Amino acid sequence: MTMQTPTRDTTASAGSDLRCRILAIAERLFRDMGYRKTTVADIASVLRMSPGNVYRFFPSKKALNEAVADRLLGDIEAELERIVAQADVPAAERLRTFVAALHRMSEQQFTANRRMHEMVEVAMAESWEVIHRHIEGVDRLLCRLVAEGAQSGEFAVEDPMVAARCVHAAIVRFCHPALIAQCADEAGPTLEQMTAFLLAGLRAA
Amino acid sequence: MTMQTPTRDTTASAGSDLRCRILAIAERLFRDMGYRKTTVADIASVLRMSPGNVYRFFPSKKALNEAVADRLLGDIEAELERIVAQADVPAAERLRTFVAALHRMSEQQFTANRRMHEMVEVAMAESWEVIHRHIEGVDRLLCRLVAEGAQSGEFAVEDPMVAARCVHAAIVRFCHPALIAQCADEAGPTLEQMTAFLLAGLRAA
DNA sequence: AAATTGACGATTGTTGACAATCGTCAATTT
DNA sequence: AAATTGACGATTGTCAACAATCGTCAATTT
Repeated sequence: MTMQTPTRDTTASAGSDLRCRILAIAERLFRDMGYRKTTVADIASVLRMSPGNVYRFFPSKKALNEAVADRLLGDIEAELERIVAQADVPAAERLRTFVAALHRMSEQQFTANRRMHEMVEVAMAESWEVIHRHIEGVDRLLCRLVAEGAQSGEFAVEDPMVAARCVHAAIVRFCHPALIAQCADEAGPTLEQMTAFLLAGLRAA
Repeated sequence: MTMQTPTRDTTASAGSDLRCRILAIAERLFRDMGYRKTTVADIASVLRMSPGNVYRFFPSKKALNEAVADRLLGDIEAELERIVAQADVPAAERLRTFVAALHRMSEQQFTANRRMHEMVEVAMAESWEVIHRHIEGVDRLLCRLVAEGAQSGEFAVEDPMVAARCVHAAIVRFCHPALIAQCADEAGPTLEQMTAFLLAGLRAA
């Protein structure tokens, strides 16, 4: 998500700073009292400003939700990118770490708090664009990882992007909020078994 | 689901027959007017009987839903079993057919009609046991298929059940009602690409 | 006696009036 | 003039009285 300053400021970061502070408060309140229960009046009052003034920075409450979700998902992608960037580590091990991290963060962020789950639910229902970008972001990172593994001879894949999308689709059970909750006490492969299985596929394609 | 005759009948199939007729009507009405909109009184009136009499055969409306869902899922499993049973066909090709059939039937039955989707939704919310049995059933069939492939030398897997569960988890995107709907217009691997990827994994594990 | 009924209490969905929230904007402050 | 305000219409959520449905059971029919 591009950080768009609505108006030009005398101070370089004044508007942007306020925007960030609104975002931070929104995130905290969404966490603590849930998305629906927090009103933009609540957010404004914490910052000692009028409710209407929030709308100078965010065109709607939905936009606030999207910005918060974007930050959370961005954090995940940032950590995943850090993993992919370790060029000295074998691709297979990076993939293991990647998948484990994606699972861990998805679980903690989406399933742990019921409040958080509500936020994600709303975002998936009425702001799929944010989710879509995140999916594509993870796809891109996975593609890089697979392509590097292919170049180093670790993996044998024809189309890295297709392979990446296969891997991503295969582990959806460990990333998707609804599935994490639903399959919690369901007989299924462990993440380790699944990763090993996928690595075998990557090595042999 | 075991077909339990509530009382002993003079005629061998009288009670069982009525049970089946109730079930058939219930399925039709659930299809046509949705699960919530059809009352047990509706079902009873089609059969010219009192609403209370339905409860001699099904302890609750929920039980009706479970029985209907069980039949639908049972039909799917029956077709899948037919595919697995073709011992003369190579396991790889059987797996391709298996996955394609599972996808096609899931899509048609769950996503096509909105009425049907409601029924499945209710079942997943308050009768997970039915879903759980179906998942395990598919797992068992997949396990047989993988094991046979392993015995014939087509596949190289350590634990057929683990491999089967991995395959099943990997294609959840193509079977799960919510995901079929959600990922409809999402960039993802095609079923064929996914199947090819999984087959590579099975051959090389 | 077994099967069936239909009325009934308990629970669950629906309606409609009311309250809260969203998002706008002319007026005010800095 | 730019930033901020707070009141306001329009939309959305809440709650309570009401209606419908679920599931039971004593009475009735076969």
